[in-house]
Amino acid sequence: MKKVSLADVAKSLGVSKTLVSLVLNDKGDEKGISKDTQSRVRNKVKELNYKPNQFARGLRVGKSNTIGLVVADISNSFYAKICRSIEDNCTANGYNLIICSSDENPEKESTLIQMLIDRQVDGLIISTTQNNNKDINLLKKSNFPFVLIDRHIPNIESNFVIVDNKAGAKNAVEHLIRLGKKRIGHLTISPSHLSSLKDRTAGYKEALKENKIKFDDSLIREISFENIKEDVRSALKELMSAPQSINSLFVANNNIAVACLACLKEMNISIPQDIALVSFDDIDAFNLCSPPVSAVSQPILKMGEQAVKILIENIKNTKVTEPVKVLLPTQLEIRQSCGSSISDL
Amino acid sequence: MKKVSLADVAKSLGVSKTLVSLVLNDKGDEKGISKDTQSRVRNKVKELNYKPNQFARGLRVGKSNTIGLVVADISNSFYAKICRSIEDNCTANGYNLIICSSDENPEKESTLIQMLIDRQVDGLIISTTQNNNKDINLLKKSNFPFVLIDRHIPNIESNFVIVDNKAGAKNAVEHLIRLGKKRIGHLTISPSHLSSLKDRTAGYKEALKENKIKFDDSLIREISFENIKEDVRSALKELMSAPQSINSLFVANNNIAVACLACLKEMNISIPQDIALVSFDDIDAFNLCSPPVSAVSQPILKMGEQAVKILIENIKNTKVTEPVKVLLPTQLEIRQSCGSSISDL
DNA sequence: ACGAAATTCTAAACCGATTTAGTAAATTTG
DNA sequence: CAAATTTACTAAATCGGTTTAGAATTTCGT
Repeated sequence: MKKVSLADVAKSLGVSKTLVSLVLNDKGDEKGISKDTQSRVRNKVKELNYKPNQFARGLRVGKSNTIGLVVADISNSFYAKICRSIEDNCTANGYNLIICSSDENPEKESTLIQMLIDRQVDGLIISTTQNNNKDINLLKKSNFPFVLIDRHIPNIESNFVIVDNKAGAKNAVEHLIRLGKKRIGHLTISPSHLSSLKDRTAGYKEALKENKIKFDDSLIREISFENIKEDVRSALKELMSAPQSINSLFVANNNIAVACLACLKEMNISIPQDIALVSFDDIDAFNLCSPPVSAVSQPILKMGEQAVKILIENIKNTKVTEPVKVLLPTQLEIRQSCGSSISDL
Repeated sequence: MKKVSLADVAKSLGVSKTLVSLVLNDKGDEKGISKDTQSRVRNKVKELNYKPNQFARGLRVGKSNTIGLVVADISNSFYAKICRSIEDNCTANGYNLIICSSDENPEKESTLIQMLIDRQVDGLIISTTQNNNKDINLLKKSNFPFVLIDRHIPNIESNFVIVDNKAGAKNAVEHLIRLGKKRIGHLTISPSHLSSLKDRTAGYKEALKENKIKFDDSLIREISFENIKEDVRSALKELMSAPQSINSLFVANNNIAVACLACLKEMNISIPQDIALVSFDDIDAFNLCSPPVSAVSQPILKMGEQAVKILIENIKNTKVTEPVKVLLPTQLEIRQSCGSSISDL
């Protein structure tokens, strides 16, 4: 029942370990092992069901063929889909994937990154929640292969794969404006220092500006990640009852949107009659709601694909290269939560 | 810039590798290393930022402190939550987690299991989609630590953590019956050989029987996993237009429910007026729908917790023990998709 | 004060692969 | 036909830990 080792294979063929190892690593031709011997080795390997010990291999070559992924929360629909895409692309390239959730907690993220490195992952894909950039800077300095996804850090040169958050947000807000809305509220979420959120708010402002709608700072509210439901409730209460109450809302992610849907229902405010709603992040649930919620959808499959591709290239190419920066376009999915939209089609 | 090794620590302290290793593995007291030396070692380790090489350690002790998880699809909300719970429990116990999606494809599952074992995981948690039980039997024979989750295999004695699918389904159908429904349709999904699905259908049948409602085989339809939307559409068309059309529906999982919601909307059939709907699996989206969908919710956190606990015990206890079988209760979340429910509260 | 026991530590083997440096035999070359 | 080259293969070092077996020194009991 004991595991078959390279030595077992070699002994049963009457050859050296070296020879077997060379054949299995496809260096047989290069090193002048005869075709005949090569096939004898391969047959015996199959016969004995030999599988190389990854510890021994890793110890010698220093590679684990494993990638680490750090996201905010794998049970969140958006990240679950990202994970799936990354998983598929890893598997296709012979890599394993270890997934960790940081809960948007910078210290936890820091611990996880360190833990993954200690566990000998060959590279990291990170949706970072850092504000001090300490760990990312460290990774960069030590030349450890990594790719940021979903969020990047503007003042650090690094690989990243993100979407054009500003353009996406602008497009969503313009959609509201085209439907005649002028009092447009905006709910974002803390930690709001994240590039993705900043860019979305910037897109909101730019849309207003270009359409000559006076910008009113009091219409922007920041929800805290730890207390979404309560914060949304009070924000909506205020925004809806102000002297000039809002008639439309652009929210920065699916978490906020979900909370809004629940609160608006409680408050008996109907969408889109009383308030139009458009969200960033498109999740399945938006299609099932009544009315279905319009949202900015992200090219999740492509994001995962690009991130893995860039990372693996980085892992294989040890020489330092220019960071690869990918900015993917979003798409506005127009449904019924903003009112009549026929004019948009 | 090179990595610090155990030998480096030992040399800089003028002691042997053995001593450092013993201290770091908390065998210092046991092996009679003086307190003073122990703290000198620990200080130096911190000073040099020494991290043990996991390959070397794994090679010697034969453990990776990594667990493999195989689910149908990590981007499905139910499994994403299960994964998260398992992740948290692994992390808390010093284990890493490699997650893989089988897409309900038995061959892919088989490949993944083999791959994870080749990668030296210490144990497996599997939501199996197998019908021949080949791999599970193999795991059992070779005494490899594993726990089945969500689905078990009735004729194989093994650890498992599942919910009481039959009772949950029965409870859901009885809810419909209590509301006066008698023509109750049931949509299940292929591969329907899975224990979870079989048990749900059994619960449906038992509820009918105990309430003396004639069982009509034509009201049960099997949807195929690869073609959910189309299959649901045609099943609903038939069930709703039959001479004695159905007035309520119990569906076996969230995938089918989501498809039903979409189709019913398309067909302009309203819930609960035209048809009452109750689903197995409770997902966030059910709360956001109009009307919110009643569903059988599973104790996901507890499932993950139990599975990890049992697995780790199995990994640490090499001697063969009796399989641990956990059957957890479900809870019916009553919302508005079955009509007035005040009488139920 | 002498042998036994306890205390504190270490040299070397080992895990199982990859890789370096090289050898023996066969073939080619001048 | 001897020297040079090519072909086909191998012994041993190596990666960085853990573990076994045992050594050197100190303390203890009588």
